[in-house]
Amino acid sequence: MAQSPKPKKNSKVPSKSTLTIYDVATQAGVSIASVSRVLNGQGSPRASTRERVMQAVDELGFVPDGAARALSNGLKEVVGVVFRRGDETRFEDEDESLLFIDVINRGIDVAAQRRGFDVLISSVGFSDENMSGRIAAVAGKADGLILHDRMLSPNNITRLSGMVPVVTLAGSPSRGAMNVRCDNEAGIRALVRHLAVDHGYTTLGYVAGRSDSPDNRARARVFEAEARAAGVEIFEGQDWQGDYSAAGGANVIAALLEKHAELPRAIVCANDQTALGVMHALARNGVKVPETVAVTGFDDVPVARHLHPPLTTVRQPMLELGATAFDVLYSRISTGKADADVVLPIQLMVRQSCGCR
Amino acid sequence: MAQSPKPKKNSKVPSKSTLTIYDVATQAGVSIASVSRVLNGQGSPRASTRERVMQAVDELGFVPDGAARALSNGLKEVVGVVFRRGDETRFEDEDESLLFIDVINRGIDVAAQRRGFDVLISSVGFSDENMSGRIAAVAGKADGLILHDRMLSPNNITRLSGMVPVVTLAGSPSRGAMNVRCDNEAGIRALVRHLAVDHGYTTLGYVAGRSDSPDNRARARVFEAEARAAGVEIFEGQDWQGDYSAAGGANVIAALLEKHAELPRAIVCANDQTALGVMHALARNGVKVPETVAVTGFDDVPVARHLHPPLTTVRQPMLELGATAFDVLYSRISTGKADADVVLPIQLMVRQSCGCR
DNA sequence: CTGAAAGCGCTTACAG
DNA sequence: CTGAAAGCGCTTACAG
Repeated sequence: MAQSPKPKKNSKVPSKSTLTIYDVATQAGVSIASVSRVLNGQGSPRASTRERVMQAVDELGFVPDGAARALSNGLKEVVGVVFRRGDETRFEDEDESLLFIDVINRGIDVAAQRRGFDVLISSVGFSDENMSGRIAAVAGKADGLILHDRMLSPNNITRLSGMVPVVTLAGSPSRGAMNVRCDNEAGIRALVRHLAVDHGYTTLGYVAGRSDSPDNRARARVFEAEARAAGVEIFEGQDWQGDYSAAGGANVIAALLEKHAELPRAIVCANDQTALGVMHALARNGVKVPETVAVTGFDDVPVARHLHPPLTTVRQPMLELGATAFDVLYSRISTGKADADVVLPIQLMVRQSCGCR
Repeated sequence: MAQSPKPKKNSKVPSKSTLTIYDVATQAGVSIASVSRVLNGQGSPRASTRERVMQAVDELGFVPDGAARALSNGLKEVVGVVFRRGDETRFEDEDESLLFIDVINRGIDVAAQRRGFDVLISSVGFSDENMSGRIAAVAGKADGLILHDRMLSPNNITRLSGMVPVVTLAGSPSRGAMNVRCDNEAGIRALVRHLAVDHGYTTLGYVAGRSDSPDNRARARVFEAEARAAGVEIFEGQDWQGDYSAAGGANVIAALLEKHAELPRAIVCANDQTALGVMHALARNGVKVPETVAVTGFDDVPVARHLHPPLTTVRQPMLELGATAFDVLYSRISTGKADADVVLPIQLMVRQSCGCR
């Protein structure tokens, strides 16, 4: 062997101008077809071919262009996820609202990784005009879409699902789209029974979430049915309309107290955020929780157990919710068929805000 | 006019087989070039042309393919974000670790939306072999990359940045890549002074984060310097090595207590997670916080203010951190240049775990 | 096993 | 203002 190290023939600095498979082919002295095969593990390239290609890829720092692959393959290996971002953040704890959606997104991500997919996140502002336009843009960049709750009307969802596979995370399925959700019914039922039967409370109120949310509607419906069945007095009406936010929950209580309305013995909230606001407002006005009024939530966001008192709530399997949404979508993308409506079980988390302990 | 509604000529059900710009062109009776111009607002198409195209798009439910656009344009309008996902979740509160990264990602997302970009999320497992391979895959699907802390060695970052624009969110910049970070120095300095000067504590310990984290190294360095400058006794050594997790922090305390080691008057933790674990472990062993030992964190995750006692910590502007990372990357993508190292200011959040109040 | 060539669905000069 | 055509960077039958 010569004493000087074998000079790299042709080795050029990875120029800023995009490097293509042609550059690799030239450097390796093979055709672009061979480069592609080596890179994708297709066919059975000769060992020497493989090596030369790999070395060229390494020397040049080549990364295949995803857009070109997608175009050629008909598969982007990307799922789009669309959700609303709350614009208003008046309550300090509102940051928490991040959690619910983010945890689900984590679940999606984990499941996606298993299949070599990545997750394309796109939030839309609450007051965003042109919602459909923004969603269409995401649809174009992905193989399928996962829509969080309350993103689109059932009609628009049906329409969208004619263009691209869609999974919704919502209270109820829409025609055309697949759906994954938690067992709202079982959750509220367990909660109301715990309050009415175990604790023997005889008056109950329900602070609603956004009225256009299927989840909220389902919860409200079951709340009424169960409470009625238990022979409990229900406090209701538009004074009890919240909006899933802590501020919304606090406002309901503040207004009620202001007009010296009587409070029920226990308040069931549409979600944990709302419960958080309700508890704050109660405490601020000297109403003891749970001694005077018990409060419960729904979701079991991480902060729930840190509240004073720790919040009794219904745990949704959020990671699993996300993972399942991806799996359903994936099976639809790859096999063409998938379940249309998946319901995941929930779990009652009894802590202290209901009066236990 | 005839009495029956004008029949839609040619209108077919949006077939599952992909709809292309050719279908739209046919339906509208124009060329694909015109369709493209109308869709992208290029040139000045005649009003009638525009209308026919829009109608065809609407009738067919056409969504342009993002991969094809990207290939043709040389712009995907996608930024990739890569981060580690903790595999182990022993501590119940560990879910919180979601927050730090997720909040930053939200910031990225918001800034991206402003430019019509979407965010491609890709988490990698802690023990994931083939980290570079996974990252390369994301790089191929995006116009640029944002890397969370501790994703890659400085050398690998430099190498990667030769292939695609890279912004790191790290304790210190790497050659080739741009970097955005918080002012660790100012944060720790404020904290140590508060403890040593305002409270007059004479012994301090620092529970470290992962030793390969630039953020951690920066914080440890400043801690030492400031503590020394204040004439305070420092408790250190490998007994004080945490790993950014609550469990890690708890273990440090448990081990220390087990060997009956003396504890310092105040413990500065590398991050809030660690502080959370430290406080749990202290409480479990009957050590009062802050009466016997004060504890501080770093980050100000939302749960920090809900701990008992509320955690004194350093707030990083996480949303802004993310937004800035995107902006820097975007300006690099579109103009070719951008700042190489951006440092964002922090804020000392004095609550009660330090002994105040 | 390997290479030449067509094709994926767009955008954009270039003529008209 | 509009259309025909080239080209973006890959993958994959199809021949050899």
